[in-house]
Amino acid sequence: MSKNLFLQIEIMSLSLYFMKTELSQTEENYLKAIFSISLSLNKAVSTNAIAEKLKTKASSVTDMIKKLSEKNLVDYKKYQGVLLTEKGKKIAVKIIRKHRLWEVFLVKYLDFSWDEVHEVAEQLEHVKSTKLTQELDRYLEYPTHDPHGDPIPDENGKIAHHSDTMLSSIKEKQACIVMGVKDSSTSFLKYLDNANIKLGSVVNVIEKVAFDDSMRIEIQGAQLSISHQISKNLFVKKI
Amino acid sequence: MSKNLFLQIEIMSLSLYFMKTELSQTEENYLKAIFSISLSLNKAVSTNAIAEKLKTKASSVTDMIKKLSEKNLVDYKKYQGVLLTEKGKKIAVKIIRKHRLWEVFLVKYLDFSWDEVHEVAEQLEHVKSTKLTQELDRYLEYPTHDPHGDPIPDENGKIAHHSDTMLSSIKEKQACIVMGVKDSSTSFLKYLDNANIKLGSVVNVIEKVAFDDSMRIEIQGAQLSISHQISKNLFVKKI
DNA sequence: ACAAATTTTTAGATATGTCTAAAAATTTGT
DNA sequence: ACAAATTTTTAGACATATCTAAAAATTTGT
Ligand SMILES: [Mn+2]
Ligand SMILES: [Mn+2]
Ligand SMILES: [Mn+2]
Ligand SMILES: [Mn+2]
Repeated sequence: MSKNLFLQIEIMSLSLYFMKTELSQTEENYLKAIFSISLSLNKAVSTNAIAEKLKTKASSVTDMIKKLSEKNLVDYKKYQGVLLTEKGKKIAVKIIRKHRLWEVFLVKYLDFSWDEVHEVAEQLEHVKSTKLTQELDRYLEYPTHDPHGDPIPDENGKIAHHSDTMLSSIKEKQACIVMGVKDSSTSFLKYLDNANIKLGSVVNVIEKVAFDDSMRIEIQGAQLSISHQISKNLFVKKI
Repeated sequence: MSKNLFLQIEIMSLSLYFMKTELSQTEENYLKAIFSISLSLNKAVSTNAIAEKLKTKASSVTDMIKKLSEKNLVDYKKYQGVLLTEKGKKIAVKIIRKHRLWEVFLVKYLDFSWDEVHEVAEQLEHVKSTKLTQELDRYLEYPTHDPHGDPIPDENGKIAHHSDTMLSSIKEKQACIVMGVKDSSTSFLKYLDNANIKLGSVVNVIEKVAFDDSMRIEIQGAQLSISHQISKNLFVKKI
């Protein structure tokens, strides 16, 4: 009886030790979603927020959260939302790293434009191979930012701090450089292409209209008027 | 009643027209397996052969075959095995094309060796994006063969005919060039690396031993003896 | 404080893909 | 030709991931 118990414990430890750590694409997407919601939030992530982000139902989220909690990837208390554990955070950052490296690859070498890369990167980010990620990073010459200006975590998971000034907060007569986009929707990116606004563009704020928070800016000699909706989605750095 | 029937038929046609054509990775792997077994066979592919290739059970294969048959990707008659339809064949070839293009990419740009690429290509081949495949092809400068010497189907699904002479069938005193490997297992590829046998290597058959079908060959000035197991897995072209 | 609104969880279904065991059909050997 | 061996299919489970509807818990508003 006692011998049997020891045997059982030994088997449990062994299965823990050899536990398959490979996650499904779905599990990876949940971790990524929780991570990205956490970034703009200093409390536990709600079931509904995850459901909305992943375009699924709250009930499905509850199920998955339980599974991730079992695997020690999230801390979860019923009705209290979730937070990633260190283990969960590490995995989320790895996937984000892969996503952004692939986006750089697609733009740099395969003639994709910045509004075409996301969908494909969503698939590529789940390919499992440490060597692949490392070599891709080397091949791309260790890029620090993706085509949307988002920082690429390094091999150890360290992420450069993202510029957090929005164009909307820049004062009249002040100049700045476009560092990134907050919204990566095709429609926004195509609007920017059209307005000739790119990463690195120098923008001069000519005039701010208090009534609707729109602003008139000057970019490469040309002047144009942009709505608040646009200016609050552009990360910039003051010059 | 009759009006209702018409409505129903209309809905059916519509759902056929808009039917999601995206296949799961599993479905794609079945098509690829059936295709590759068909190549070395001029009759219908057996349930067991597929099961063995995919390391699954015959009963699972029967289930999947029914599903693929529903989708008109295979012709299937109970107990008679399956054959790909034109539609099924096209999809299989597309996946093989992607697999081999990715293998070229990994070797050419990411410092993978020919024994490391297969596992990763098995994942990459399922990424869905026509543009990705086209641009990758262009970027690689339209390669015709993968790192194992296998032909890469072109955009229209056309495949160059594979060299079908094996080194084992070459006569004494005859020289030939290594064109491909029949077996792509790590152990075989590593053996070849060790023996300094690569695609393009010029091989001179010095002597054939009738007893065990081994042969002594000369390659880059060095002589070595290789077993029948080796020589019958090397595609060559007589000089 | 407590009723109403909202969020979250549970219960029960469905769809995909897998498995084992048993039944059915086909092929093989004499 | 027909019994035995082999192959294939069916039946019934199970695991993952999803959904709807209803129940339970929490939060909000007065
Ligand atoms: Mn993206
Ligand atoms: Mn991005
Ligand atoms: Mn391969
Ligand atoms: Mn290959």
